[in-house]
Amino acid sequence: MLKYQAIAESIRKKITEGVYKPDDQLPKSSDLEKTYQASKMTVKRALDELEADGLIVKRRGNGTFVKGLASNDLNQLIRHSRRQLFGMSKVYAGHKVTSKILAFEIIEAPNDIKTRLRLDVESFVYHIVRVRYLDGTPFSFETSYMPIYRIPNLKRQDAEQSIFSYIRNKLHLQIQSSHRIVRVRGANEQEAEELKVAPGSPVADVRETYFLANGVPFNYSITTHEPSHFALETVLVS
Amino acid sequence: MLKYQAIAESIRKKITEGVYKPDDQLPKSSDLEKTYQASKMTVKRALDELEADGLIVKRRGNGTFVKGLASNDLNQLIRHSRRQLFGMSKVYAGHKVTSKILAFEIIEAPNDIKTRLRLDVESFVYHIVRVRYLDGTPFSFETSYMPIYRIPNLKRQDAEQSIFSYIRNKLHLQIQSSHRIVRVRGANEQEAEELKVAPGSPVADVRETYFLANGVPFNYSITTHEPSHFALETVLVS
DNA sequence: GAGTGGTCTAGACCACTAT
DNA sequence: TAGTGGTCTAGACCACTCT
Repeated sequence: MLKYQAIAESIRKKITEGVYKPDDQLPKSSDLEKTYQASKMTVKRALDELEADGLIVKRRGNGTFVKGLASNDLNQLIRHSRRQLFGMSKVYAGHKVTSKILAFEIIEAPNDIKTRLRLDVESFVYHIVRVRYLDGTPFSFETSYMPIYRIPNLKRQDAEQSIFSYIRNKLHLQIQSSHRIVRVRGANEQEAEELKVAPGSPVADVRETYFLANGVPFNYSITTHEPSHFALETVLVS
Repeated sequence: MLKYQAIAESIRKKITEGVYKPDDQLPKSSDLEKTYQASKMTVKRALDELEADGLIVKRRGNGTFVKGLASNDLNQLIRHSRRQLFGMSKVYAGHKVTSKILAFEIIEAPNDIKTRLRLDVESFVYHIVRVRYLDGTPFSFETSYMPIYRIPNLKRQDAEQSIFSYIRNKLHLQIQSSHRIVRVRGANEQEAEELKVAPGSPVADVRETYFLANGVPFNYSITTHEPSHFALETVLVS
């Protein structure tokens, strides 16, 4: 573990264990430098992490303080941290996530998908439609498109499990980032039937483009979430 | 403007103007250091910004590349950048945002609000209910609670404009951060009437706690958004 | 092995806040 | 004016990727 991460972890732990309480002032940087035998930049970087996580507040010329968070909110932050992950397996650890495949085919990419995935000549994509279940209850309806030449040899069986696991563990590709837009709308007939809700009833509409470590988009998906299984938490700083 | 910001701006501009195109490799760090007469750390920091904004991808041992973004998505990113702001005035620049006040009163804080805002003895809060309009069309229904001793002298008139402007410009307080959770549900009777949608029809439910520069929470709000005026964009990295 | 980005340091100097 | 955090540097050394 890197030094700045270790320092961040150590301080985070002190906050979660109540050694540093809400509104408390942390030791000043120069003291932290001595405590952790680290340079100014390294301590600063550790504190930057904690600030982005929403745990502390820094005030130039004044000091660094634990944020005045309600204990519930603090626990929430600890559990999820800032490092949001890709795929469901981590998020729903301890629960059983399964899938029903409604479509698994290779098609010529529709024009909007071509644009989004920056495809020109080699424009065949997997077209996969899945309903995903948490402990047997449907929670999302997902349509996704992936270029076959970037994600070779994907099998129906992989889609039944986790597509992201296949990409990471079998293809040894790394997922670098995703760009996401969340909206709200009424469920259409098919979504309603599969998610077991009424047509027109509220669902979250999430459209997401995923990128590999080399910066290439490899997946565009439209996911409809059943409301009771959907919540999106974010911390905005400065 | 700080040096690392200036460097980030300069490179961002080259990306948006197409000098660096999707999938292009950027000059290596050491070249950027010479170009901008900056140290390694400063250049790194500039590139970190661009990576968090979703514009570039860095690959250790390999190089730094422009992300393979569709041109639409790129424009989107430029417009919003990462620096999401607080309050509506910036987001809806060029449009007219008005409010109808449904409630403006001072009450003893309900228990859950006491907890969220960490109030104990001095627990009187403003209780403000507003409908907000964009060019005359209702787009959100907002209930918010603010401790009177942290936000003194707020008038009904301020709530008709922007509460955030009052806090920033008249009280000279700085808003440091907000913690937000977004869900989806059906509109209740009152929301439906005010937002001019059918009861039970889809709305976004956003619950948000705002913090001042000193780390103290000063506002808890529940905002219901009419779907056509709601979209939440995020970039997740690594 | 050559080339890339990442971490970390020690210290100079700057910017802001309180008193 | 004293005390806090922020920026920036020059350079040592590390970690990873490609050929």
